[in-house]
Amino acid sequence: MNVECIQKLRKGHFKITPKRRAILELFDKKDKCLSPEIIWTHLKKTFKQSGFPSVYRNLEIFVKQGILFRVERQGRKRYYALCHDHSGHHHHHIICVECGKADVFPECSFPDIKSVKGYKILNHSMQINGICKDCQ
Amino acid sequence: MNVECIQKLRKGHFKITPKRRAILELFDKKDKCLSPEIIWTHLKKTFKQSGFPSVYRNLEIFVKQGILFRVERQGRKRYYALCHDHSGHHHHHIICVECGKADVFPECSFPDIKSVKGYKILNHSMQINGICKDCQ
DNA sequence: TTCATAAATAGAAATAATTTCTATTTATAA
DNA sequence: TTATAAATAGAAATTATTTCTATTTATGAA
Repeated sequence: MNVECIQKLRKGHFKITPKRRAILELFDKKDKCLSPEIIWTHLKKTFKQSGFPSVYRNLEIFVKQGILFRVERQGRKRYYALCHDHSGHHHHHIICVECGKADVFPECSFPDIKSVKGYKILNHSMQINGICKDCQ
Repeated sequence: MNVECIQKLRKGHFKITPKRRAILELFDKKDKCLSPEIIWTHLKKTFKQSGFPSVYRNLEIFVKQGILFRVERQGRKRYYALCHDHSGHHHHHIICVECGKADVFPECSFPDIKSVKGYKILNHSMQINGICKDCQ
């Protein structure tokens, strides 16, 4: 688990536990988005004892702290991927639809307006889908 | 059910059934995004007999035909809303986080590039969240 | 209008993802 | 070293969604 992740967790007064380390190290190693089930299966190898609820809760904590983000994919399962931005600036991500690899999309061209059609604009979410170098 | 919806269904050789009419009329009447459960509850009033699977399947057919689109909201439930664009042009939507009302967002500023960071860009999805006139 | 046919449907049951709950354990700050 | 809040396991509950099969129905052709 790298320094940035530790800082992001400490900022929210979250503890650095062995399982949290293991989850983030798995993301580092795999370098792609992962489902709760895949993570849990992996944790079982190292920890024999490990529960689903911890995985789910930790994933959401990681999102809250800006360590992971949620990826939309086909099917019912959730996916999460590492966010490689540590600047804290607004940004989006591009995802490989084949392998699930994710990277920061380097710009956001959303117009600088506060309202449209009577709506007050609060925020926007975006996902760019593509095919990564290795999968092309 | 308006002419555009009928055309969009006919284009895919889908039948115009009473329940499909009822679902789309509900969307017209409510003017906001709806969950499968809400739709099913409403259908039960008029049809006594009506099953969940039909609702789910029809919602996906409507999306496929460009009549509805999926809305991302908090929680586990799916939501769908009417797409008011009949031009067939690329566009996005703005959603009221309070009441679920949805409108076409009039422009897309996504850059005209084919690739980024080694990814071949396939498509992008976007949702703008806001607060509509009535909810402000 | 009638009929043949593919499409649509209900209803029950299965599936499977996610969440809740409680007792126990553990990381961390004092 | 210790007190404490946070994290966890494991089982059970919840609930959204899908599958399956027999029946019904919209629609195009005769």
